[in-house]
Amino acid sequence: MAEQTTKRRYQDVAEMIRSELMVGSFQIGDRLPTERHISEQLGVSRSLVRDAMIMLEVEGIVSVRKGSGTYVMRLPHVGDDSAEPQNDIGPFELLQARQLLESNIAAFAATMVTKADIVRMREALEQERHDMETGSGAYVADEEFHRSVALASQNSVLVEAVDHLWEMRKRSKMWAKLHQRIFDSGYQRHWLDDHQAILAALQCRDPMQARRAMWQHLENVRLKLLELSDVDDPAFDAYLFNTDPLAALSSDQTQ
Amino acid sequence: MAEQTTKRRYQDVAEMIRSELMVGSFQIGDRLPTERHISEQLGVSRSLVRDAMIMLEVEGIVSVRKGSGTYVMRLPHVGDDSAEPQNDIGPFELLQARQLLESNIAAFAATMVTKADIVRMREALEQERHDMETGSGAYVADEEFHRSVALASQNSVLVEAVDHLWEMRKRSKMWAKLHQRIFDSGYQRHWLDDHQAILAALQCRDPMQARRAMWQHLENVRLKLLELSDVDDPAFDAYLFNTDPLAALSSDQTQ
DNA sequence: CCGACACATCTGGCCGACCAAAATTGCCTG
DNA sequence: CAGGCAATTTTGGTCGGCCAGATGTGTCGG
Repeated sequence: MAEQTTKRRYQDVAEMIRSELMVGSFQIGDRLPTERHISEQLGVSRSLVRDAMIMLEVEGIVSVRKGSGTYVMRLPHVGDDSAEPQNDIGPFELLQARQLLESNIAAFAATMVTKADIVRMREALEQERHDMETGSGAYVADEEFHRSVALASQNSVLVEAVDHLWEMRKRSKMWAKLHQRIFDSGYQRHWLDDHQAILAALQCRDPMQARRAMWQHLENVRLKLLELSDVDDPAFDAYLFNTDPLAALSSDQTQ
Repeated sequence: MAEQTTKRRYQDVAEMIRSELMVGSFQIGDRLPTERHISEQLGVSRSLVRDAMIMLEVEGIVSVRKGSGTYVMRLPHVGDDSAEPQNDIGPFELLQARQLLESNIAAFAATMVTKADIVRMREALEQERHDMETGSGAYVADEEFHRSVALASQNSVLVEAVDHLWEMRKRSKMWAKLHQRIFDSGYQRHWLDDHQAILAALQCRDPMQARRAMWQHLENVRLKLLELSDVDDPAFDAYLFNTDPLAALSSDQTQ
């Protein structure tokens, strides 16, 4: 544990309530016991129970209604507990998922893309070039480009999925570390060509070429990350993922 | 609004803090003002500020440390407020995304699946059968099965992606409406065979068969939904999606 | 007998005071 | 003068009490 985030008691209370929900004592829509009742049953003050309820409400598990009670909105899954175990997702695990998902989204987008989408992607790419030349962090434009690819699918769920992937990337401490090295090495420049290839494939409305281009781009990212993470930090070992099966899968598809 | 969830003041406070972060006054890692300071600046009690901090902490935006202060973990992005703006995603748009993503996740999972995963899927399927016979809502077990397929990929990001898709599904009012009809018609029984086929493909470690089985399953769901939504409600028209391009894409892959 | 209104009670919302951990300060010691 | 230890201050954590909205209930008028 690097960051000594002191245990918060309300999280324990929330965990107890969650496990009570997982055991199946309550159904969706049920009203669970009052905060006072739970507090005296657990032997803690009501404030803690209230804080736990706020946590569960933000997680979408319960809905609190003043004067009425607290109601179950959805049942928690396993591993839904403790808000940040998935906080530090390994960069290679993340890239593996992105390769699988984004390459197929790109392929699908190639069949749905419109002129406006092409324009949007071109603008994002232009912005990337500009950021690269002026030396400002090309971080934002990179995200914008990948997002514009998803937008070309004309499916908001896919866009949200890509947003979600990007959100996880931002949460990953290890990714931030590796990405900083790539930025220092100035290697990002090479990704512009990758993005250009993806754009070209989409412009030709060629699904297989689009899938291949996106896959290759993320493969390049992976290889570069691998190259930059081998030497000094043994902690990276925990994040190494074998993507060979994915590669085999991808080649299956691209035929 | 059907559910009158009374406004909660701490959400307003959280929103103010979020907007203050979005304006760029703070960087990641900065310590923001003490709860007492914020409370008197906004003219509210410290408890409200504290509750807002709990909310922001669950969202991963800040981290609070007893005796030290509250620190910025990540910057909120637009649309991060008001937990459900895109509340009503069309069922067919959602299914389209699921077909694309879940079929490929299944294919990848087929290359990574372990004995324990097979057991987990088998249990979920058994639970589905049991729920079907006893007449209780087979809702939960259905989700559990799809989730167990993602788990077989050994990639937590993919699991989280599938969770996210199901989360959206639950938020969709239109989906709930259609799903109720399917439940009434007793058609869910046929999905058991689909799930069985998916499980079989994974057991054989056959990626293409797995992709095809998952794709066909969701195609069956789509067709049934289409059949049940044609007549009486013109509002459904807005949710009709042409998945032909997706079908073409899928057949490309399955070769 | 039925509906509507008022009140009693139950429920979560909010508050200010006090508690404990962390950080800071400053004194003491070598 | 430098280092370490202890008192003090700062900061979030916890608590019990009171407030306000929602619900259920009993009574009164039709």
